[in-house]
This record gives sequence, structure tokens and C-alpha cells, in this order.
Amino acid sequence: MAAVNLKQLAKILNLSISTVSKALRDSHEIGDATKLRVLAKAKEMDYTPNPFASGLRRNKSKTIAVVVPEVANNYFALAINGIERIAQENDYHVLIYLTHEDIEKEKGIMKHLENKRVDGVLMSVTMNTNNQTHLSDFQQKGIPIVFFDRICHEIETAKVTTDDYISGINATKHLIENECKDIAFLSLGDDISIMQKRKSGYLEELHKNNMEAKPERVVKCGNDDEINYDLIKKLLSGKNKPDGIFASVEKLAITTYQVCRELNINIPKEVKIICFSNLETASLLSPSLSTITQPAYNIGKTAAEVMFKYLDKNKTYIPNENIVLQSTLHIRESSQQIV
Amino acid sequence: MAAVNLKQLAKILNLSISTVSKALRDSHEIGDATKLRVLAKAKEMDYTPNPFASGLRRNKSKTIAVVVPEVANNYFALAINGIERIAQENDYHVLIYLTHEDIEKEKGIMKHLENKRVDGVLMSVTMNTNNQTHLSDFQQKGIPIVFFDRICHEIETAKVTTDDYISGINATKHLIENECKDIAFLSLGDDISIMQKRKSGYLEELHKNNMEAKPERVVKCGNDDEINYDLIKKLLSGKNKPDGIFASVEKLAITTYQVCRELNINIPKEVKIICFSNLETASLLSPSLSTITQPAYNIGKTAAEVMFKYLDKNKTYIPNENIVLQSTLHIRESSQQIV
DNA sequence: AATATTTACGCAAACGATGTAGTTATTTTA
DNA sequence: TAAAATAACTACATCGTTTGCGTAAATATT
Repeated sequence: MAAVNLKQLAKILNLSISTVSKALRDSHEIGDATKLRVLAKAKEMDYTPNPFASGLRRNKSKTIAVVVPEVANNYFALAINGIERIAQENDYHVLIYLTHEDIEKEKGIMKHLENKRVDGVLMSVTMNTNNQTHLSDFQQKGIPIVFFDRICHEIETAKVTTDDYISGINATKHLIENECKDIAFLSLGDDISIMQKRKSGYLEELHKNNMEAKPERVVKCGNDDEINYDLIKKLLSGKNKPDGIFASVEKLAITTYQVCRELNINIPKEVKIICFSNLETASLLSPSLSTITQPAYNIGKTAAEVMFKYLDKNKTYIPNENIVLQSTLHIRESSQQIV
Repeated sequence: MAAVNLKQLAKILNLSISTVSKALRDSHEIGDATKLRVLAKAKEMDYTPNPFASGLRRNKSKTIAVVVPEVANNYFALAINGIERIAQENDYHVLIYLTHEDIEKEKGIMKHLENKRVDGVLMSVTMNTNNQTHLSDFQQKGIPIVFFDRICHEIETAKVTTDDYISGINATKHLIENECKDIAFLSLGDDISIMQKRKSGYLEELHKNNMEAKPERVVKCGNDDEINYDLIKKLLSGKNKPDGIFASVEKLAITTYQVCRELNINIPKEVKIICFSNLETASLLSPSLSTITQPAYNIGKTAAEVMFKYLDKNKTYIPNENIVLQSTLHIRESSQQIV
């Protein structure tokens, strides 16, 4: 029942606590014979060091936090998968915090983490994070942050993203090549950087093709699915509807599909759709969904690797670095001209 | 930069460390005026207690662990969502560990958690967990476990599940009502309880309808998607293929869809499909997928609530209790007779 | 052989918060 | 008015590890 500690081990081995401690940490101060004896007994008695005691003493938690908007989201779930993998390899523990796109919750979580409970934070900010003082304050406490996907430019640190601007261009170009004349962009808020980049790509490509960028074609969606449904329904109702939709995130594409069902709009005949997505069933949808797929697992993995690169060296300061992984375009039925 | 601690606070306030500590914990030993003074200064200096120090002293981590096979899985992601919500409400932190259906990894994780790093564990075992000594050993250390979904009967504690047996019956009955004469059951291993229950429901309903339960119609799938693909392909190849498929988990249904695509098998005309699933795009698939949907969020939420009910009382022993939430049947195109 | 160095260990002070057991003043009770 | 009770605080040991320093014995150096 009661966990065995160094004191008990030491008594049984007839050694001092410090000798046992050093033996377990393979210190050069301890003789090989003693080390073996200690190790054997420790294993026999199932000794495992108290994480609070060593955490207190060494000021190391062996824990990182992952702060993301959602977990019931293919992208973030895959990213967490990658992070957890690297953490396990490094003998680290992973705390999960969900902001649910609520910046106040995000602030509260960061406040909670300030007290050295974690050695580092991997995060994707909320769609409403337009102010970064809570993040820079956090950094001031000496705990490193690495951003992935939804990054915060103003904070100096490593950031792992995909080529959102290029992908925005490619997606838009693809729709134009498939005869779309009037393309709408479904945005998730407009504060965060990936949205700005994806939208920039969209606007840039429209411009390049001498197509008008009508402001009403940029639909600012949010966290509430019902409101999004109504916004998209409004967009697709009536005569003057777009013939192409570029959804910046997966859930907006799904909502669009649902709206099209209700309004009896044929995809891709009447409106073509492409979106950023990690949906594994994209190819099984009716019609199959064209996607820009981010290497979510690798993004998480890379972010974690960068974090551990610095944690290993006991560096709490991570210099600015932009790591960009490539997304891949998967053209399926939803965006293609029927010939 | 450096976090402020009690010592510094005490010096500035010209009080002893213990007075400050007690004032912050609202002890009756401290006068109201002093309390206010301390509280104000603590807030001003942004004091937050060191979790390792108090964890060490009080033997409380304010942390629970969630041990699940995967996170990139709609069911578990939703369950984690529910758990995290309750944890935040209780001012608790949530550690995530993924077993990837590997029992050795599961054992390693439990070993890692034995040292009081967490106050409790919420878990869904791997599909290969047919031996529970690592779990009972863990319990012996005085850390409570609550199981959800993939439970372990032999361990005495609270377990939150859905009505898998009834759902198995209902799903099978539904297929039979839709003229299926030869129904296959896609299992995920056969060690774990939910599989046995779902299969029991399937077998029971076959029996009730005087249908033969052919052993070869129970396909034991595993964690490897490619092997599963081949198994299902073999099942659906040739003349003697089933006309109904009951997939015990979502991913097997998705694989079945993919196989049907390749083999050009029409769903639901040639083969009808129903499965346990939390896929949000079930209704958008081609054809839309009939599902038994578990209340995943509520399962996670309930499991967490049970855990905290005992943690609040400082009880590490949780008596046997089976909490069963109801799944709902969503009949869509994939399982229906075309009229 | 006398001195210097190395080896192998023990002592004790942290780390920061908590709680028990004092220690003063102040107030209440007999 | 002396004794007892209370209020408001402080001192200190403790939780389990880690680590700098001290030290005795063994070995190496001149």
C-alpha cells in the first residue's frame, strides 16, 4: 500500500539516504558494487521516486501542457497524438487543457500553469486570442511556449505551422480552374494568424485572376454551430449565391454540407467545396470532400521535439523560429467540374 | 521571472510564513484584518502556491490521469472532453496517456503512475487487456481507478458503460427486420467486456430468430488497419458473402465502406451495415451510415463525477458500481431495405 | 616513508508549504 | 483579583529528494 521511499530503502540496505539516491542516479561518487546492490533492492521493493519531492528539489516537473481549443477535432486529436508520442519517448507527462475557444478560459489556464507545474507549454490559441499579454506574461515566468497551427506572431518563440498562405492560393486556384466565378471564404473569426494567411491566399489568387473580392463573400463564422449554420444558410439562399466555397476549417465544410442538404443544393454542380480538413472519411462523403490536409500528427510531433530540444538543455528561452510543414491537396468530387 | 513564494510574501508583510499560509487558506486562527492584508498582497505579487511543495506535504496532486487507447477517435475525444470539463470545475488537472492498444504500454503507464503523481485514474483498457494484475496492483497502491466503456470486470470499482448488450440486440434485430439473412459481426479482439456484450447481443438475437450463428461470421479484427482491411475484404469477396454487417466499432465500419468501394459492393443493396459510432459525419456519408451512438461526452463526464465524488471525501476505495447510460440507434440508409 | 590524490561514502541543508505545538497578549469567568 | 479561556500570531518539524561539502580509508606519487 504505502509507497516505499529512499529512507526505507537506505535502512534496509544499511546505507545512507544520499548514497542510495546517488546510486540510483548513477553518480560517479558511488562504487559499482553498491550501485548494483541498490538497484537490485530498489527494483525488488518496487521503489519509484516521489515526483513531488524531486520536482520540488530540482524545480522540474517532467510534465508539459497542451493547451488547445478542442480535442473532439480530428486535427487537434492527431496533433495530441504526435505530442504524446514524443513526450512518452522523453519520459514526460502530458497535461491537457481545453479552451473551447474561450479566451477567458485560456487566460485562466495559463494563470494556473504559471507556478511551474509544467516545464513547457505547447499551444494553439483560441480563435478569439487577439491580445497576447497573458501569453507574454506567462513567458516572463520562465516557462517556454511552443505554438503550433494557431500561433501568436507577437510572442518570440518557435512556431510550427503549415504553408497556409500557399494552401489558400492553391485551394482557390483549384476552384477557379474548375470554373468557379464567385468564391466565398468561410473564416473562423479573423483574429488569428492562420485565418489571415488562408484568407490572404484566397484574396491574392482572386486578384491574380482579376476576380472581384466582394466583402460579403468572406463569412466570419464562429464557435457556435447553429449560428454558423444560419450564416451559411443565408449565404447559400436565394439567387445570388456563390458557386464555390473555401472553408477554412473542417467543421464549416460539414455545416455547409448539411446546409446544402437542407436547401437541396447540389455539390459540386451548383456549388463546389474545398476545405482544410483531417477528416478520415472525406473520401466516403457524398460527394467525397476535397481537402487540404495538414500533417497534423507531424505538426504535434515536431512542436514537441522542438520543445524537448530546449528542455533537454535546460533552456527556457526559445528563440524565434518558424517551422513550416507542407499540407497536401486532395482533390475529390466536391470541388470538381463534372465533365 | 522567479515565482514569489510564501517566504518572500511573509517578509514583505512582516509576518511569519505560517501566518501567511494560514491566512491564504482562510484559517480561523488568523484575524480578519490580517487575512485581508495578506490576500491583497498575495494578489498584488501574483503569488501562487508551488504545487510540488503542497503536493509533497499534503500527498495530493490535484491531478487525475486519463488512460485510453487513442485520442484520434471520436468516442474517446468526446469522453475526454467530458472528463476535462468536470476536472476544470473541480480545479483538477488532467494527464493524458495513450496506450495505442498495446498492453505493455498500458502496464508501463500504470507503473509510471504508481508513485502518487495522480489522485485517480480514469481508464478504458486496451483491446488486449485480458489480464488485470497490473490494474489490481495499481489499486493496491491506494490510487482509485474508474473505468469507462472498456471496463475490467474483475477489478472492484465504479464502471461507466452503455447498454452494450441491448444495443447489440437492437442492431442485430434491425438488420434482421431489414431482411438480412446472414449477418457478420466485426469484433475488435475478443478479450474485452464490451466486445463480449455486443457479440452476446448479436448471438442472442440470431438465436431468437432461429438464425444460425456461424463462427466464420465473427471476424476478429485488431489494431492494424491494413490487416483489418484484408480480413473484411476476404469476408466480402466471393459468392458466399454476408448480407449484413454489424461493426462493433466505428473504424471497422469505415474500413468496410472502403472495402465495398474497392469491391464495388453496393451498400445497402448487397450488404447492409450498422455500427457503434460517434462519427459526426455519419449522415453525410454515401450512403449515410446507421449507427448506435454512445453518449460519449456524458460517459466521460459521469466517470469523472464519480471519481470526484470519492476524491472529495478523501476515499481511495471505490466500491463496485455499474453505471449504464443509454446508447441511441440512428437508422440511416446503410442498413435499410430499399423499398 | 611521507605526502598527495582518489574512491566511496555520510551529513546536513536546502526546495516551499503545512500543521502541530507553543507563546504572548487580551478578554472572560469564578 | 486571580485563574482560565480565548485570540492572534510564531517557531519548528515534516513531506521525500537532491547535492555540496566533509571525511576516512585506500591507492598513487615522489
